[in-house]
Amino acid sequence: MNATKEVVVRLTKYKNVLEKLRSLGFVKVFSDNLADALGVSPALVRKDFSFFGLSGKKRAGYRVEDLIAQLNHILGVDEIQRVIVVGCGKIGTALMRYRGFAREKIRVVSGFDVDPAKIDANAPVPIRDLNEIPYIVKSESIRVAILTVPETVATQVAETLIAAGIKGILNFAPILLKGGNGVVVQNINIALELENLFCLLRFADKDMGGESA
Amino acid sequence: MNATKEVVVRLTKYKNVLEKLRSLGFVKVFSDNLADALGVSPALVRKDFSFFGLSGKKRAGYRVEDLIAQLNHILGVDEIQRVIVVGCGKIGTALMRYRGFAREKIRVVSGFDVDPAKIDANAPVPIRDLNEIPYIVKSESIRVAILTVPETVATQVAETLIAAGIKGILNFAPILLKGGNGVVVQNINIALELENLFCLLRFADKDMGGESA
DNA sequence: TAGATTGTTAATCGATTAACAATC
DNA sequence: TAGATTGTTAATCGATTAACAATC
Repeated sequence: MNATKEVVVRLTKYKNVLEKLRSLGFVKVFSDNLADALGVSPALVRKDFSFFGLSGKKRAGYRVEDLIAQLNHILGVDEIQRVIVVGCGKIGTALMRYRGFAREKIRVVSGFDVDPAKIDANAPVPIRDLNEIPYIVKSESIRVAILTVPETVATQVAETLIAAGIKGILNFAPILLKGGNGVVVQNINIALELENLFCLLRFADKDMGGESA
Repeated sequence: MNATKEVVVRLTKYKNVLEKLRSLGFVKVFSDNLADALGVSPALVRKDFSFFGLSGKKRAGYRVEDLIAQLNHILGVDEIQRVIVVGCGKIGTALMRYRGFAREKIRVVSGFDVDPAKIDANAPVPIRDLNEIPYIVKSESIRVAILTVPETVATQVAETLIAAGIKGILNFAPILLKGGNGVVVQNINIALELENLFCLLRFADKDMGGESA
């Protein structure tokens, strides 16, 4: 087994569940409990843990506090994660001020846009010209960018980002950017997600003589 | 094989590629071509197509125009898809005016919020009180909602939506909503996606003595 | 001790691919 | 005809689960 996207996603889910357990006063937890919470088998939980060197005690399970600490370390959530937002349209601007980021120790260092009217280097989160990307990425050691530019320029701007040294892109442009060569791309296509939702509903209608879950 | 989420996602990708081919003047296409474009095997393309009753001609491949028309029908993109946005904070507001939706024939019928200051029934996309959800959902026959309320109330509002007759939820609240019982939930957790991106990068750093893709 | 839970090996399952007969 | 491509069946692959020895 290697660190696929799915395993990483599960690790994060374990962590969230564990934090809730901790707030309820739980001290230890069994693979069974976590398996139920995630809807997977206990064997998979143990396998994931053993792969990352998280060990428990036979009969006594895993210590909640230890697991959280170690998961935080593995997931790298100990340090503050710094990102830039490229494209300050509606969604870009919303993300620059998104509260969900603060909670997860994600900090937006700067926004970037082509529109001179939007540029404001003194704002709480400054907005700079696209030209300044290479300089800021280098001087601030930024590794990850959120890409919220229009579709038409997305590919080109992505290339600029990669050339500037960006290693991870969270892409909101409705285009399938490809990673590779040391660059990881995560595509979020909101319209597509909605379409798929409609489509799944349509199939559910057809198939169903009454399913449940 | 049944209509899993993955198959639906592939269908949408086929459609996108086909539209590009059409704009280049292509008339027919082989399973080989589409397979290359999506990074899967030709066999899978043919299997997907045959599952949905899309047939080609041996030796002559598939007709681009026909495939697009049939995919549009299967995916239900023929008609305009109508949704509501529940929670008009930063992200909700951005989505209410998101241009990517218009292109995909998705129309936001109404927003909803608890804050009286935000309510404006005469706006281009009206914003109404949460109380009006059941009425609007019924009178406008809405089946899908975008959920952009704060985490603390997300579960509760989701229940309201389901009680009102909503069958599909695109959830942006950082909580794992569960579907089932005829309701389909698609979770988009932006902070989580970013975290996973950082995490994947970290592993890439460790593993790598120089991979590529 | 008897009972319960971990860590790991072997079995299973589902999705994808290879291969090939049918046929244009 | 010979060659190429579909549609489908059998094989493969990877991820998940079942099962169990080790042991607390």
